[in-house]
Amino acid sequence: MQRFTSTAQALPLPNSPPSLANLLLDWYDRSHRVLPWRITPPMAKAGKRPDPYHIWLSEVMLQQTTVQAVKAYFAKFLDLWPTVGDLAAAETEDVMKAWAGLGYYARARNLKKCAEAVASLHGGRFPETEEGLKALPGIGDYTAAAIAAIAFNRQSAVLDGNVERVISRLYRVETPVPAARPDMRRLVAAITPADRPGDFAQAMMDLGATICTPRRPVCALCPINADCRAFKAGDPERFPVKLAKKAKPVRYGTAYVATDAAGAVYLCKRGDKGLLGGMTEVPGTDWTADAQATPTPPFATQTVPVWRDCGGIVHVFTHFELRLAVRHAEVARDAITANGWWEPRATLAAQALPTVMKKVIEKALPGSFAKAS
DNA sequence: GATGCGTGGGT
DNA sequence: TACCCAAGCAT
Repeated sequence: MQRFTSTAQALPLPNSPPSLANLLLDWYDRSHRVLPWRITPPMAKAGKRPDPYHIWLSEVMLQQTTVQAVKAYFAKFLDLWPTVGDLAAAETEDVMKAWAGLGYYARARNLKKCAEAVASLHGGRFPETEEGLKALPGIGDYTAAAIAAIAFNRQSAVLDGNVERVISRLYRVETPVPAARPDMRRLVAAITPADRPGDFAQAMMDLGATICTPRRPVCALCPINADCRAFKAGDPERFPVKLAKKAKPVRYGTAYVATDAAGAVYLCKRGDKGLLGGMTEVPGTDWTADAQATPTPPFATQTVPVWRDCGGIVHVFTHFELRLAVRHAEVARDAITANGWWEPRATLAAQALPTVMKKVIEKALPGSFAKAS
């Protein structure tokens, strides 16, 4: 079972070359990325640890999300809720509003639940072990290991998409992901040092993000290229091996943007589960595979509005493409019978509207979300 | 183990 | 353009 580990775990001998971990840590000291939730390597080496709340918040935001997208949200959340206790005491609706646009909204719901658990069950302090962390909502294998390593300097095996790429190339792992993950986790564990495990984890991720990239990796600048089997074989881009993906189906629907005489927009709240759970939307039909279905508004009106055809929007979700026809009408304020509310135009942008719904409203009412230039 | 779950940027 | 990809988790 441990057949991959023999080369990586050779004990340092008096004249042996620097270990893979040391090469990587030296590179990290020189070339680490500067990120808002991090402390610098010299501070870390001096024993200072980053704020576990900051590490947890950033790690959850970074799940399947780019650093670039996360930075502004991270700053906004710290501004609104400086401590985990503040977040625990917040209104869930306000958390959803602050998260709107970042995607994967179950993360926001679990973020709030996790903050509540930390505040009530753990006295406002995060557990320091992988096991304790993983028991919390929204924290899985990766995030538990990352927080344990980075915030608490535990020697945990941190395996994310970046590390998978580095490891799969280092050892030329032919098994496709995700089936190869248990093996890769053992490989990471075998090269994770007892000294500076948090910096080692961040170094592996920085290497994957800046050198060992998915396409056109910059192997010439890699501090561990001498140990890399894929580099020596000349085929790093072949790894990690992945299975073919399924085709993305298309779904169709119609969205109704109703405004009152003052320009307020009629909004509804989606249920807490499933797609866009807990987020706000305009009323609309179901989203189905039938492009020709005759649309019917999902609400009753006292008089039949004349819906103006505003054209359509396309939005691509993870597992399907959505094509929505957008319609607009002015409707008497008390004429709609549905479970929603009238939101003034001035406060639309602050609602918990996912990007697809901002596109819909922007299509019907151009300028609703115009950004200050 | 497979599936559901957002969004924006890059090529 | 039509893909691919990004610090995964829950069920």
